[in-house]
Order: sequence, then C-alpha cells, then structure tokens
Amino acid sequence: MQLLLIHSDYIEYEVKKSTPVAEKIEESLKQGRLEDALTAFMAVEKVDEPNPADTIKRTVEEIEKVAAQVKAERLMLYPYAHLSSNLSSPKVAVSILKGIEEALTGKYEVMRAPFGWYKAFKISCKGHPLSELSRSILPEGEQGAQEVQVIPSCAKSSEDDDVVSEALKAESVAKSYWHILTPDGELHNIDDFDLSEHPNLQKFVDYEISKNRAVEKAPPHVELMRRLEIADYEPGSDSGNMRFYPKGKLMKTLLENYVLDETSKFGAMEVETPIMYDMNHPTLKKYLDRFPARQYSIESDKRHLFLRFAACFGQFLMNHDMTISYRSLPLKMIELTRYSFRKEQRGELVGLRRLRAFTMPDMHTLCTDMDQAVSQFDEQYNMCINVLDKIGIKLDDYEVAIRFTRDFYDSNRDFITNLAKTVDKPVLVEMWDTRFFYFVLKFEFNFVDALAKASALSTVQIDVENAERYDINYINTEGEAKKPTVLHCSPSGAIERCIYALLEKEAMAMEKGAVPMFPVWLSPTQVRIIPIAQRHLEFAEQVSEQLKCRADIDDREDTIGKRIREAGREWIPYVVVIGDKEVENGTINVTIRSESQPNKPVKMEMSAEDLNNRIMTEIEGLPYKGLPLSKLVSMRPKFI
RNA sequence: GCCUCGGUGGCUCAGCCCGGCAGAGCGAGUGAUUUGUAAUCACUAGGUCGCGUGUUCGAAUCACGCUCGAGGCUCCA
Repeated sequence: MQLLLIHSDYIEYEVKKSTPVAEKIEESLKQGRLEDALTAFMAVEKVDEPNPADTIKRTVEEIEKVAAQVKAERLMLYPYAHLSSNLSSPKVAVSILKGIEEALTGKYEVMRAPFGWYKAFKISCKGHPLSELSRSILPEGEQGAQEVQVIPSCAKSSEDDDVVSEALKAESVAKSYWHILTPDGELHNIDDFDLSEHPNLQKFVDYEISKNRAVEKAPPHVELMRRLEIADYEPGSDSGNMRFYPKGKLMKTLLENYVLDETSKFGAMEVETPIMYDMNHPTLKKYLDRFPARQYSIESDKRHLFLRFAACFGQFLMNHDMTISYRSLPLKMIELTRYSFRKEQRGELVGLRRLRAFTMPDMHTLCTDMDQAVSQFDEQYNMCINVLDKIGIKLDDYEVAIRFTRDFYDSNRDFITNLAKTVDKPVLVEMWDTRFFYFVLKFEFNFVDALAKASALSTVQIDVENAERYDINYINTEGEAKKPTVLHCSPSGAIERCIYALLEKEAMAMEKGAVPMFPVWLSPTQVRIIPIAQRHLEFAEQVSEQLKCRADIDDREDTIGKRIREAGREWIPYVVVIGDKEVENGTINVTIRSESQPNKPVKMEMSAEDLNNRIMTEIEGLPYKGLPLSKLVSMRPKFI
C-alpha cells in the first residue's frame, strides 16, 4: 500500500470517464467536495493481496495517526494508481479500499472517490510542516523493498486536465536513484558498492538515504562554542538567533572577509540588497507559491513582508533591471547576507549547525549558455575546495554529493566523472528521472560531524528556471535578448556552519587523542605571553609590541601552571613564558601547540622576531584583525 | 505541530525515588603568596529551587496546569 497524505483546505473531484475496471456507482458519487480535510491518495499493491485484512488495519492506523496530528475531522479516500508501479488486482483493491472506508466511517466524516474512473480533481494544500506525508505500508517481512523518496509538490491543481495527467504524476512523485561515482568514471549501484574503506562516506550515505539519525547526546560543538566564548543562545530572541561574543565575532568577521576576498579575486562584484520583500510582488509570489511557508513574515501597515531566506531575490531583481551585454558574461555578483532567515522547525535547530538567522555568502553567475555554465561550475567547484581548505576544513573532512537529472548526465558524462576525479575519492550521486527543482545539476560538500550527522557547506547549482521567472536578459552578438543560464554558489556555506564544522572537527580530533586548535589566522589569541612575576611585565609588553599579530598578556596573579592551563583551554597556538632568564638573554621560550601532544608540549627557544616571522608566514594572504579583547587578560570580563 | 526528557547561585551539577534547616566544585571578591610550564592557600559574597494551583503540620522533593529549553519525529527551496 502506498499512501500520500495531504492536509488540504479543500479537495474536490468529478468523474469523467469510466475505465474497464470501474466500480459501479450512484449518480451522487460522481462528484464530491470536502473542506478542511485530510486526503489520502492510495495505491493498493500486489504485496497486499495475500493479507488484505492486515493492510486495511495498518493503513487505517496510519491514517488515524496523521489525522490526529493535523486534527482533521474529515477524510477523503482517493484511489490513485500512479503511486505504485506494482498494482494489485482491481478486485482486491476495491475490497481493501472499502474495508478502509468502513473502518473509518463513524469516527470521521469520510468520503471515498470511486475506483477505476478517470477523475479531475482540485486540491489546495495547507503547506504546514505535516501537511504532506507519504507512507509505504508493506506486509511483515517485506521491509527490504525499494525505498522511494517522494518529493511533495504543493498547491498544485489539475483543473485543466480531463484525466489525471502524466505530468502531475511525474511531479508528485519524482524518483531518486542513488549511486556511488568513483574517480574512474564508474557509476555503481549504491547497494553493490562496498563502502567499508570509506567510513565517512558510509556515514553520509546512511544519513542521506536511510535517514537513520538517532542520537542520544547533544553535539559536542554546543559546549565548545560556549566554553570558548564564541557564541551562545539568546533567550531574548527567537530560537536559532545567536549572540556572538567578541572572540566569536572576530572569527566570524575574518571568515566573512576571507570569502569576500576570494570571490572578489574570482571577479565577483559585491552588492547589498534588502533583507525584506513584499509577499505580493508578482515575481516573488510565483516563487513562494512553489514552497511551503518557511519564512518569517512581517506585517507592516498595509504590506505583508517576508524576510529573505537567500540573496537570490535581491540579486535577480537587480539583474532584471540591468542592461547586460554578452561582453559582461560570465557576470558574477556576491552578497554576504547578514542575515538570511529561515523559520526552520523548532526541533531542527541545534547549536551553530542549523539556525533561523545565518550569514550566507551567496554568489550568482549569469552565463551565456549551458556550455559556459558547465565550465563555470567546474571553476567554482575548485574554488570551493580551496576556500574550505584555507578555512581549515580539508578534503578528508567532507563528502561530495552530486545531484542531477538523467538528461543532464547523459549529455555531460565526462564532465561529471571529472568532478569525482578532482577530489580523487568516491562521491554520492543522486539522479532524478525528471527535473523537479529549479536546477539540473548541483553539488554540495557535506561535513559529517561527531554524531554522524551531515550538513552541507559549499554548494553550486545550475539554475534553468529563474532567468525566465525574473525575466533576466542579456544582449547577444546579434543584438537579440537572450535568457542567461544562472549559477548559484556559496563557496563556504553559512559562516556559522563553518565555525560549527571546525568545532566538531576538533572535538573528533580530541577523541582520537589530538590537541585541538583553530587555524592560526582564525585564532582569537595567536600568542599568549605569560610573565612569571610582576617584574617581568615590562619585557612581556616589549615582546608583544614586536609581534605583529594578536598577542595578549596574561598578567593575572595566578600560578604559572594555572595560566598555562588556561591558555591551553583557549586553544592558543603559541604560548610564551617570560621570566628572569628571558629578560636576561632577550630570547623567548615558545610552546608550539600544533606540534604538541597531550601532556607533551613542544617548546622552542627563539627570538621574538623568529616567532613573528613564523606567524606571518602562516597567515600570509589571509584576513587580519586586531585583538577582540583587552591585551591584558586581567582586565577582561567573563561572558559565560 | 506531535512524542520524550529537562529547568536548583554567573557556570557545571548533587539533593527529588522515600516531603523535614538549600549543598558542592568552578567562577567572582578580599587577604596571604611573586611563583619556571596542565588547577597555591584561606576567607567572603551570591539562590523566591522556571511560574502557578493543589495535597500536607510542613513541598526543591508528591499531583495538576502553564512556560521555557534540549533530543526525536517531521522538515531542510
């Protein structure tokens, strides 16, 4: 039994024509309408034939469960053969459908659309989180059956159709085919590929496909983000809106500046667009109607506004008004949105991993045609690898997912193979037989965290829909207006999520017995200077002046042991202890965190200039900003 | 939205099962110590035990309602 449940404002149908298997019906059943009803589209399958009673029982349970969740009092039972490719005999189907109807009658106001007729129907989907659900009900012992992912399409109506059209069927149920693509170009069936040598990819695949994500504890980065005074929950705001303390704000600014620098080198023009838009703007309305409500909305005088969930709107509306010659293509614009807003469901928000307000670098590239788009895609793919690498997230830390339509794959096989070659490891492939989303090709780099949960960082998509929707044109060599092919790219993914990934990565490293740290250019304090006694403070000041980086002085009246420990707990890359010996010799003793092991610090005697040179080499070409807090640690407040 | 668990000084938590003076460690303040590589010692301050109602001689503890948070479901353009 395949079930597709839609909680609708209304559903109505009208029979058009009988098929050879049609049940005989009363005139009154030839049309029907229910308001505020849960509609159950159902397909009875071959596997249901041996035990119809069991199928009835379990289907009824499932429907009742959902009806209770959405508080529906009216049910429309709608036979919908297109949900399955392995249907039962019509006789069994009718008996099961009638059985379900009988079991539910009395508890609900039930209407059943007749079986075996071509019917036209209209449905208005409510669009709340539970309004669209699909269920496969299999007999006991048949759990291994093929998984079918249903991608819901909302607010669709088939009013123009005489019969339930093939197009609607295709859009209601787009099938995903999962594969593993190896660098040699082989496209393996996911079940046939041995992932045991790729444990991280295995985790990602499990997360993506089997959706098995039971986890018993909170993710480790939540404790770390607080303990390191990076970020924290803000109870005075909405959930998923974080506060950032000075150290976290510094890291965030550096990451933002880095991504902007890289995209600027890449030729992107930085722009800024509004964070709120008119819900009733004709172009935006069309776009919003395609998706269930997931945005913050604001009532302001007569207008109904929503907060942007990406920078697409602003940039596309700008593109629409621009005069663009083919000479300007590929044309790149970037905005670093502070913020983009998505009203994710309450239970889905976790620490810095998924937020309702987040900072998103969002670049769009207008290309003359698909060929140019494909070559741009390739360049941006490589840029993303490089950007994440500098941020401290290496190729081993994430898994690649590439998703495309079958048509795209058939005409770009070599190109896609090359993407796997570039990263030189197997990648997960999702292929759709029809295009449902606005893109024909996308990739993401998915970070797999300490609890085996995956989340996307970098992504690029080839969009074949929005140039049309926003009426974006360029003038070609012939002087004709043409629609460009558009690329969406976020080189790093959300900035907050990069911090999450770094924290989770270090948490995993700690588990394995390594010493955790941030890349030097991102460390809030790069050098901690610890004068042993007060008389060494002056020399400590001198050393800090010689270092052209974020060097602070722990002048608190604690023991050396304690201050060393504190520096370690702050993951400071270089720790300098200054006492009589140093003042005398003019050299310094540096503990180098990146070379140390737990309980085995690596210390080196060097001059302040040596240390400075070493750090300058490490942070060369990367953004820099001064200390986010007072140089003297004794003057700092505690944030947590 | 549904299910489960939780809310006790700034932080982390014990106490709750089985009702009887509200506790510890860290942090903060003060004093002593001026220190050579992962927690110096002593003292002090700091709490309507999330909110409300009920049961009781007596409620942090039991019951009910509310609220906020976390995890799961669902979802993730």
